[in-house]
Amino acid sequence: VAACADAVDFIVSALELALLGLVSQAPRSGYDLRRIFAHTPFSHFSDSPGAIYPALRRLARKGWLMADSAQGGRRRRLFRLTAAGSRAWHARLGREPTRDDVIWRLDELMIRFAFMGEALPPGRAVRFLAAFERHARAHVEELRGYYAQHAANMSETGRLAFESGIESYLSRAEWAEHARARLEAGARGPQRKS
Amino acid sequence: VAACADAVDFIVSALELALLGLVSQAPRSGYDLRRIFAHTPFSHFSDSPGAIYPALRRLARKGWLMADSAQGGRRRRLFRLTAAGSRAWHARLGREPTRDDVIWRLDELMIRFAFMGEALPPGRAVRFLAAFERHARAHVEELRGYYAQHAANMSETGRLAFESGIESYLSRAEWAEHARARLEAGARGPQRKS
DNA sequence: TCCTCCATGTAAAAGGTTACATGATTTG
DNA sequence: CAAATCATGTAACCTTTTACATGGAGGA
Repeated sequence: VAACADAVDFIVSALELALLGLVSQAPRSGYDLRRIFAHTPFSHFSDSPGAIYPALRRLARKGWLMADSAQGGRRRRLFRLTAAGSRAWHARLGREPTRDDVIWRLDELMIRFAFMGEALPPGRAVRFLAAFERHARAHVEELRGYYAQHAANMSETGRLAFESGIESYLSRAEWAEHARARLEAGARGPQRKS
Repeated sequence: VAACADAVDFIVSALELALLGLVSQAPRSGYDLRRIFAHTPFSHFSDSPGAIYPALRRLARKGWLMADSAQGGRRRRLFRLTAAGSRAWHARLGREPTRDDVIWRLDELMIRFAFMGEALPPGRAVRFLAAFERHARAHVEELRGYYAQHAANMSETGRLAFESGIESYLSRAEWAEHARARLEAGARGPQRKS
């Protein structure tokens, strides 16, 4: 029953996932998190308080985050992971990407991967990239098949837009291949030194 | 005042934009549109009726779409563009991509571009791509600058994830460059034949 | 007749955006 | 003291998701 509850609770948005990851690095306040989203060129999340504070409350209600109300100085609620939150976070990080993840939830995958190095043994990131690359290349082939059949009915800009989609998956696949090579080299290389 | 109302009404979601584009090609029913989203490997829209039918109603309420209730056979409501809808659609297609479009609304840009060839003179697509490439390359430089300053504080997978983001913008920029060349060659080439 | 697909929708809930509200604390 | 910034939130609105409801047409 507990395992089942865990599984159901797995459904979290990409924003919640990013919040979990950032809080897992260090205790942070809602304002800290807003600033990170606002001043970091990445993670296409908005710094809107109307998204972040409710998301933090949801995660707290789930029992994954707890808020330390800091006493000294300014009023500040520092969030940190609970044991259950840490478990859920690691379990989510550890899942291998599925085909649907690669096609529809790329943001989430990249968040998971970005935090993976800090939280999981290096072999997991390698496995992650292998699955990622496999699904991405498979999707490229699907898209090419569709294109071969339908390109004739498309306008020139339609074809170009479609090609751009294909190339973007291809570029991700190639990134995954090269990233995996780098991780594997990093794991072996430094130890062999001297 | 009328111009102002037009400008305000410009705010449409990517889904609504895709619907406008598809309806501009040919009169289509809600079911047709759902099927296109369901059976096309592209355009990351869901075929959920709860999204499409309300969106069509919104566009109809705005006066951009009208529904012909087809008489013969099955009950079918075929939507087509009104004159105002066609004007709004062309105006939206014609806008040059901004920096924020490239960073945060890439889906929308690709939809606009895909339909651009059917609706606008070829020069517009070339201008679109030039602006797109310029903003994408500028963003790549911004990201590289950030990376140079912050890579030291990132984990290895964090760095790799960041690089993947940079490469994805770079790949889009290169696509735009090559697509523009192809459009320009296509515009000149065939006419010079013989 | 029954079942399956065609075709259109609604209802409830969740998530995000925008804009506004509220104080406390530095800084000039 | 005034202004800016820190920090937390709420309210209204919109869109999307999920699931359900409805009914006609055509074939077995």
